[in-house]
Amino acid sequence: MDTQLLEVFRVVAQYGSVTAAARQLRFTQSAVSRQIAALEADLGVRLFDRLPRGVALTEEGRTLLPHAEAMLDRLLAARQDLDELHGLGRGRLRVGAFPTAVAALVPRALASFRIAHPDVALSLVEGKTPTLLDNLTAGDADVAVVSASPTAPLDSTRFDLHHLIDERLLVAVARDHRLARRRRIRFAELADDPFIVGSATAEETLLRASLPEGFQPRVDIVAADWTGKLGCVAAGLGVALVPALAVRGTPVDVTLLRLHHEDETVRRIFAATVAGRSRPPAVSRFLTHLGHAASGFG
Amino acid sequence: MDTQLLEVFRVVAQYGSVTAAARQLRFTQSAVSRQIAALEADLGVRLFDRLPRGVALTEEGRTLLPHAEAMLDRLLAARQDLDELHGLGRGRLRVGAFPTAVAALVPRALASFRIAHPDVALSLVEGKTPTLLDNLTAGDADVAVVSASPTAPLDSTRFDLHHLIDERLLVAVARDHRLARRRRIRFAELADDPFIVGSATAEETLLRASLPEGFQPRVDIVAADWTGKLGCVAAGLGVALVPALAVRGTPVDVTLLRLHHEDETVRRIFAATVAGRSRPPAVSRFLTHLGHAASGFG
DNA sequence: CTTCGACATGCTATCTCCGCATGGCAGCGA
DNA sequence: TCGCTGCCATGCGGAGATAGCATGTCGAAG
Repeated sequence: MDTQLLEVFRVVAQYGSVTAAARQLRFTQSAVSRQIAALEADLGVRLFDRLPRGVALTEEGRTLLPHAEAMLDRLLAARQDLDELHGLGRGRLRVGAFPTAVAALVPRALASFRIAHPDVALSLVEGKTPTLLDNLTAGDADVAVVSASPTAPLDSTRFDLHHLIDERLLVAVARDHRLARRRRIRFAELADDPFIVGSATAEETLLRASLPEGFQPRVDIVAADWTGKLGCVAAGLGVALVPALAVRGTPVDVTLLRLHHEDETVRRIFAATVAGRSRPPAVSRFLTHLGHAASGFG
Repeated sequence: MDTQLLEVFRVVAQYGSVTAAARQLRFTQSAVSRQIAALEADLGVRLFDRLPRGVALTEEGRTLLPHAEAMLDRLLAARQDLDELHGLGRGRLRVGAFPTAVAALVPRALASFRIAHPDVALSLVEGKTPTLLDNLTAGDADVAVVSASPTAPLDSTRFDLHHLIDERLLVAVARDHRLARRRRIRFAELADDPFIVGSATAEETLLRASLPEGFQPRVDIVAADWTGKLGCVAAGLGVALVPALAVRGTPVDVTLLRLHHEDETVRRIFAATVAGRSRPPAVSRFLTHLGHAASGFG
């Protein structure tokens, strides 16, 4: 039996609702529904009564709950004991990351890391890639999530680079935009569309660097953050470039298009550590969490 | 994390050997090796030192072991608590089965049932299908594993039938037999081969009934049980019909051949209970164990 | 009576995991 | 010293499991 079933069971019991538990667990409702069904089938008992508004523990469910909690607690205790052996008990982990990664990728990795290693002190600093690398060298950060562009490759002699994911740049257009049904588009087709750009941040500069040589988008509107940009796009005010990683849930009134292969630029995203420097256990472990989080964006 | 990983870990730790644990768990060595690797990867520690002769727990492994045992014990306790609620605590289960099923299928199901419900008193009776069904009706058995042949269909109005598996009849030939490399053969091709048959049991009669109309095998040798039959086959004394279910581990010097589609007869194997009679929890649960055991013979 | 909220389920793509076969490594005996 | 053996690791292919999406069903509220 997978302990994940027990975790799901515990959360559903806590909320009294499959849907609420699914939100909490970052699953779909159907997945949680199936997991409960699988657990019931495995144990051969009905754990919840299905009510019009949610679910309620049966007698069997109430019997199982303390056992499930005991097993999950024991699993956590086991992980912590092993962490102690490896110096993960009271360590610290200082992460640096560029803005797009802070939107979803890094928080997700930090969240799962925090569950696995609750006693490690965490800190997160947002910054541009060069700054992050300087911090790394200076010993002010343990690991940095950075992006490499063809124009600014990373110095692999000074840093150990762990490739996490290749991030595409997407074009956000309104749902009823003339190109919204296309699978891939070219920059040239957008020559007449107003581009909505973010504030004059380093991140935004990077985006503009992704445009092809000689392409001059008409820039009309300046929005502060991704949400605002997408809002403007949805309202039909123009189109915008967004990194795929910045998009967690797509607003229903915006369509994200991939660029034609020739125009498509992928940023390679790495986790960097200082080469040759001994790596604390917490850092090594966080790298695996980053890897898992990144795979969720495939 | 799957609790199976913990179970595997526990057994490997107990035996100090991946291979021995695999035998005990009825897995292949490679499966156990992978499970240990998966557990180590999940926890991020090395649990065993690999020695020339087996494996030995590391400090981390010794740390994990009590946690693993506690979790597994708690899981067992949870199942037992739920069983109590359902009257599975101190029940009894009387199983009847025809001889081939007693060779492997039913014992396997009983074994897993016994682990899940250790306090249920078990009994097993071997017999022919008609006798088993009579016992069932008379209330002398709770469930019967029976086979249906086209000539003797089961009475589905008096019994609830749960289809378990379709069993093929295989032809055992010596490894160097002229037909040993063929995928499928016909009865007619065996006209000149001595057939080794079992004693004059009902089971054996069933086998002969599987031969096509008018086919008269040359019968030379009579062996007492499956093992003896296969031994004779291995020695090149002749060929033999064996039900697929009777074969657990094939002797290396015997090749089992499937019959050509036209000659192939499949016995449908069912678990039968008396229709309309209220079914004790232990019986319902045993049916699922039978189902799982049967799926292992796919 | 319609609508809405909540859980269940058919379908499909993907992933995982097992068994098989093979490879590598360490000891042992000739 | 060289094969031989026992043991664990791993590439590969197929079968089973699982998540997401979309849809169905049921009961309550308006």
